[in-house]
Amino acid sequence: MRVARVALDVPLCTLFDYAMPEEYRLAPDSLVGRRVVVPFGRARSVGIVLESDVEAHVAERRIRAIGRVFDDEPPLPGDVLEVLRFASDYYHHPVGQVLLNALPQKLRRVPVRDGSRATKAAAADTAQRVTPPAESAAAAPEPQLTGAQQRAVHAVLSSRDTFAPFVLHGVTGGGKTEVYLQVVAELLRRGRQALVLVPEINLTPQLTERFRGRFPGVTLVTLHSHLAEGERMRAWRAAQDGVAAVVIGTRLAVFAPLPRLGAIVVDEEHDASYKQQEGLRYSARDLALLRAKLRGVPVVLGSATPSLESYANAMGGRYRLLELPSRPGARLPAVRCLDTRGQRLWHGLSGALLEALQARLERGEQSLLFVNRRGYAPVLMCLACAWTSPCTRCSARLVLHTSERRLRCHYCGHEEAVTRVCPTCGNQDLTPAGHGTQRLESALREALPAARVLRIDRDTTRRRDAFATMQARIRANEVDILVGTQMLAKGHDFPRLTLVGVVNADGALYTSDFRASERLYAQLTQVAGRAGRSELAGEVLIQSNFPTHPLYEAVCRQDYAAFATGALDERRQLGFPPYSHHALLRAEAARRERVDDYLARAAEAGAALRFPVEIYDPVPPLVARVGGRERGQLLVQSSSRNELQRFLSAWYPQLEGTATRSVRWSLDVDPLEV
DNA sequence: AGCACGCCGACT
DNA sequence: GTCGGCGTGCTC
Repeated sequence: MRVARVALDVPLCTLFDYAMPEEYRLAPDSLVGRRVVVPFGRARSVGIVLESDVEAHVAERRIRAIGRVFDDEPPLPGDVLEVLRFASDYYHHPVGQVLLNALPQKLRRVPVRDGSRATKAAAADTAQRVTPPAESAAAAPEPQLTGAQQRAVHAVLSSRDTFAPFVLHGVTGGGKTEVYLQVVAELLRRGRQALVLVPEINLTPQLTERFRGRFPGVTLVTLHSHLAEGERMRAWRAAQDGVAAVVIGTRLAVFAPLPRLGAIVVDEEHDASYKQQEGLRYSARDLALLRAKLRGVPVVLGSATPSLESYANAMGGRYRLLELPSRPGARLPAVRCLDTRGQRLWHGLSGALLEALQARLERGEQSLLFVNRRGYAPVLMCLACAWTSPCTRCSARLVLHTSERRLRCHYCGHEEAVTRVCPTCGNQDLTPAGHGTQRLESALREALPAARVLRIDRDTTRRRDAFATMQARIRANEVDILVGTQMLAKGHDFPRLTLVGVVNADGALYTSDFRASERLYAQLTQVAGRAGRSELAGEVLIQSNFPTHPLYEAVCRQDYAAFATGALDERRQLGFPPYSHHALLRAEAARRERVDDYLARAAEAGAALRFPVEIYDPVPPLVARVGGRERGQLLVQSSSRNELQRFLSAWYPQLEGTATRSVRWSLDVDPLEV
């Protein structure tokens, strides 16, 4: 029997066979990529047709008929289907869930009133239009490009309708965005759509403003997970209909249908946010490359600190490297380490850093203090018995938040009131240990009472629009010192900011995570890059007990190439990515033995398959218990991506087979943290 | 994932 | 005597 094979949102690695509607017998291909409603179990579900007019895989008597075909809307285009199928295979995630999760929620559910004709609501969805752009507004002028920028724009644009991957390595403030803008300008002239990916939602408004300012007559939409459902739907449809000429979005936008796609930009391509950390654990950057390849268009990976993966590809000649080595109209900041060995620090601040802050205050310039911890102190400690505010549900410490007088777990959200007395020994002297943003904020208010201090972290920006409001205040010069976490490090442009202080970064120097140094280098470079972006000279002071560490020396010289070359050498010697490939089996359960049992069996079953892959012993992750659930993980490594993939495909059925309902497990291919 | 069926404890 | 706990099994 000839059937259509339909993907459904169920955790099963299979498609489902359905009898095709009579009217599609003559043109079966036009069914592929269409949304359909099908009977499933005792209910009905929305599915996507992936194959049409193929021989059934199950007995004829079990086959039911497709209920409805949504023929009033365009089918998902071939490149999106192919990217999603690839993602399902490569990341070993059920194909139906991969496909359906790429759609706006409204398109995943069976319409309430589902007759044979389109409902009013469905018709309204297709007819809806995004707000038309203001035709009358004047476009912001195109600035004169530097030679390096011109060469970059030219290189990208000259690869007309052929796949061409570029790494745009530009120093912070080096004018990467201007390159994107001028590439997009030409694409628009050619009648094409541009897809611009950004790592996080906070960065969409400012980039969107910049694009809107430059292209006032053009329809631009944003796509990210915090959009209201209706808005997301409208933006998605505008992309699908070709109405939106520019789509700016976070990782999920890589799946947006774009009939006239002309190029893809992945801004801050090194950023970990491009990797989804649950469900389908895809890398939007990697899928962007695949998509560009399928469509035969250029893809630009932009960063001041490219990922070592991308940089290795550039060095190996697989990607083309474009450099923006200097800041147009400004100088790079001077970066220096402050030796804190043997120094008395005041709430974590050295005298030299306080003096530098004072000097900026007197000159009416802004400073940024970077602390990668929110809260007051990462732990409340009893000096008499070494009690350290443990979380009852996680293997982690409760963080002291003084402004709310609470102890809070940053892993599970558990909160309790601050105790005055040690719960184990009754000692009344509990001391905050370590430094968070709150502590630095209050220390600064005390040390520099004239300074207007603004703290920016996840706690102060929880409210909608809070971050945008704060940015406006900074631009309006209503703030002297910013205290914040990495939220402040990325992409922001504050012209009066001339000093960046880094309070405590040493922790990342000596961890077991082989990617820690890459992350630290990127983070310090990004945050340092906030200083001196206009004509005012910038200075960056990094407090450290290891001021001569090679990583800090590379950061101070702002020599990415030297850092990356050294780091890649090390990776090659150790046989780590990008010179090998990883997959991580994660498991969690309420009881420790369940996790350990499962992983031990999985390792055994894997070894019995006798593939050329290395299976490490199961280990607990850094935080082994979260929210009362025990976690464990098992690393698999291979020098061959293909062999690793073949192994995972063979292993998967056994992972399913050995799991009981009490163990939750998932595979993470190309994990960022191992 | 849902949603069934199916076999053992405290309750109107 | 039931209502209901969540352990397996199935969905084209």
